[in-house]
This record gives sequence, structure tokens and C-alpha cells, in this order.
Amino acid sequence: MEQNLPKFESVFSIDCVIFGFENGELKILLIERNEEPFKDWKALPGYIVKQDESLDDAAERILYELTGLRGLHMEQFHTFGDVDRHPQGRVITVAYYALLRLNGQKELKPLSAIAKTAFWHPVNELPKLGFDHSEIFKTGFNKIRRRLGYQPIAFELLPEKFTLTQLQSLYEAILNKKLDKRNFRKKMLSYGFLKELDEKQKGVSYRAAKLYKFDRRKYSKIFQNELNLDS
Amino acid sequence: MEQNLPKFESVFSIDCVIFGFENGELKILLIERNEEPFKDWKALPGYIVKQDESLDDAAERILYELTGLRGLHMEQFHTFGDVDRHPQGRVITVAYYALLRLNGQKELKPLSAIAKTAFWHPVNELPKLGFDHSEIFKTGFNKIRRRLGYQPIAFELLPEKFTLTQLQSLYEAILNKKLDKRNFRKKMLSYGFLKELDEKQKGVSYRAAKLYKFDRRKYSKIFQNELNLDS
DNA sequence: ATAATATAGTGTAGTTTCTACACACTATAT
DNA sequence: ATATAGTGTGTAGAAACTACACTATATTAT
Repeated sequence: MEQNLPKFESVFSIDCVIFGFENGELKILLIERNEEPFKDWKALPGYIVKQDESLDDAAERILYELTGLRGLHMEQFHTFGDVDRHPQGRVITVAYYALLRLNGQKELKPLSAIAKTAFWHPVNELPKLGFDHSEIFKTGFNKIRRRLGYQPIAFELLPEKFTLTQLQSLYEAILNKKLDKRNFRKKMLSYGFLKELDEKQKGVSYRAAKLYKFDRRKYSKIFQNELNLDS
Repeated sequence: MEQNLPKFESVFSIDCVIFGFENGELKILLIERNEEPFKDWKALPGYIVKQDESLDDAAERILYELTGLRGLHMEQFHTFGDVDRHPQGRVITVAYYALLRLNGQKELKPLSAIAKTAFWHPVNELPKLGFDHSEIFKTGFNKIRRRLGYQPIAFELLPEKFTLTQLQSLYEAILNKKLDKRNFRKKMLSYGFLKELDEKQKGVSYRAAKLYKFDRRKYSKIFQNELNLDS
């Protein structure tokens, strides 16, 4: 730090709100803390940014160290900076979210001693979280809901090939309300960015559903005008 | 700062993107800097957060010190934290925006020596700004456009009593496109949160238009369900 | 083979919202 | 009285949204 800037004793952290979807249930990634403050509490994966890394890089690194997950596309959604939000001093935190396909394969394994464990927890009936993490989660969840209306985020939560029923139940989980099956399908298909595959669901004990794929290229073609708000 | 937290040499700042509307033109508040770096450049009003103030408080104070404006309702919209965004060290900045009625009355007068002057500038043909402020502005402008669709932000930019034509030209300035007069009026009035007054525009050399008022109470009644995403 | 079960997949009619579009009205200035 | 400049209004066609119920098909059990 050079001369001109005043000293400011502060810490910068990142907290991550990571959503996953499995068995028709929306889940969030939590850790159990192994360090004071809030030792043994449940909390969002989060830690301190290093001097020479960008926020986005820090988010990726921290998530990896605390949960073993990496390569997610994370986006910041809010910065929390109340003076007393951290019991040990001034800590300003930038909250990020990401969405992740859960296929039971991905192992959660904290590399750092800060987290005892990392685990998925249904977004309903969340336990009390350390710090102001309950509020951070709530803010993040609301952002996601909003974004669901104008960005193709649902597909990040589903496997590459999915059925329309799975897609619908994801929407229902995020929006927390029932949708009409026929209208939902009609609308989704009318957008034109879902590609019907020649394949069907396997391993179910009833009529197998057709599988679909999200066609990102078609999506961007269709919505390039809408998103292109830069004048 | 207590013992447990690692030292992090950093500075926290706030930058403000303040929109105003006057004579059918959308403007933004800039300062001319009187300090290195970027001395004599134009920039967004922004400065460093103090140790013991919250982000929201800092935003309000900094705007006041650099421009003489206060009491605005400001909201953060993004945090910029690239390692090299500031030439003198690690400075992470939280960007805020606000909207303001311009009636020519409000005087701009920097109290701090950091700003030589503060002035309004049309959002079109913006000059080059110091730091990454051009990017910050662009991000903020896009947020505003989005928000215009689902939040009653336009009314913060208009005088308390306004005509439908003024309202429309504000929408056109923000969205940067022409709207159909009849459809615009039909839609706005159909929401039911505009209160028609028994008063008309004065001082124009043509048929005077009816004045309207935004009825915030009606608005919140109508939209309480929509906004109430908290489950 | 047959039946039971569990989910997939499909269409329509009524309603609401969106879009495109043109002219008469009124206050002021000359 | 007339020119000017912006106000204020309606409608028809298209598109999107809503509510709603039954048949089709794969699997499993008998």
C-alpha cells in the first residue's frame, strides 16, 4: 500500500450461497465451523480474501478450500458491511451465489481446518447460522428467484439431460409454488431453446419421459437483444 | 481489530452513481478531482469508508462531502474488487446508486478539497472517467434499467407533481427508446397507483396537461404480494 | 397374459394483455 | 382569427395467459 491512502484496519471476506437440486429438493451448501467465532455452528462457506487476489478468484478459492468444490460459475449478489456484523472486528463480506448440478457424485471434503464438514441442507427448515449468514442466505435466495424469470439459471442446477417434469419441479422448488403442467410445458417449449433428444429416461418403474437438453447457443441468439442493454 | 483475524492492508471505498432528470434529459452527477491519482479528471463522487461507519452511512457522508447533496435514498448495486483497479493499492469499492429530482434549486458545492467541482452531466456522451468509473457507471445504468421494470424508481426522479408526458419521457430516457403515447398512458393508469390531481401544468404556451402524483401507499398495497418473496 | 400403478403427454376456450395506429381538443401567442 | 404546439382519447387484431381432465405407456405384481 502506498503513501497516499489512509490506513484502514479491515478484513474482507467472501461468503458463498451455493444451491443444488436433488430428488426434487432444493438444497444449500453449509459447513460446520471448526474455529471461533461460532465454532461448531453451521454457516455458509466463507473466509477471508487475500491481499493480491480479486474477489472472483477469492470466491473460487475459498469455496474450494472449505468444501472441495471448484469450477463453479459464481456471481456476487450483495455486500454486507455493517460495523458489528463480525464479533472480532470490521469484516466486510461480499456474498456470492452459484448453482450446481448435484448428482450424488461430487464429494464434499474440506481441505482447510476451518470447516469440520461440508454438507447439503434443504433450503426449507434451515438451522440457525453463524454471523449474519441467515440474512445473507435470504437475500441470495430472493435474488435467485428474481433471476429465474429472466436468466437461464435453472439449467445450471439440472443434469445435462433432463425431463420437463424435472425442470418444472425445480421451478416449483425455487418459486415455492405449484405450476400447471400443461402451461409450463407449452411455455418452455415455445421459447425454442430446449432441444428434444432421441432418448428417454431410464430406470423408472413407469412410462419413461423424453429427455431434453438446454441449447445455450439458441438461447443467446433468441435473447441477445433483451440482454444487450448496453447502449 | 482483534487478534484472530489476519492483517489485510486494504482500503474500502464507496462510489456513487447518482441520476437526475431535467428538461427531458437524464443526467449523472460527476466531480472534477482535485487530488492524485486522476487529478483534474472527471470521476464519480467516491471516497474512502471510515473504520467505524457502515457502508450505507459512508455512502451518504461521502456523497455529501463531495457534492453537498444529502438525504438521498441510496442502494448498493455492485462491488468492484479487481486487484489493480486503483493505482495506489488495493482498493475495493462498493458502488451505490440513487435517483434524484432535479429542480435547478439544489446547489452542488463540494465541502471537501478532493473535488474541485460537482456538476450534472447528460448520460449520453459521457467523458472518460478516472479509475474504472466508466465501467461502474455502465453497470449501474443497466441495473437501473432492469429495476425500472419492477420497481417504482421513476417517481424518485420526477417532481412530486408531474404530467404523464414527463413520466413517459423519463422512461424513454432510461430505456433509450420511444414508447407509444396511448399505450403508455393506458398501462400506467391501469396500475392504479397514479393519483390524478385537480391541477394543471402552468407556464406553458400550449394546452396545459393534467398533473399526477405517485401514491406510494396504493403502490405497496397493490404490489405487496409480488415483492414479498421472503418465504 | 392380465391387471394395477405411476407418471408422461396432450388441446381448447375464455380472458387478459399487448400492439399499432390518427385525429380532435385546448391554451397561448401573434 | 388564426397558427402553433402539445394534450388526450378508442379500437381492432394478435399474442400470451389461465384453468382444466383424460388417454398413453412403461413397469411391476399376480
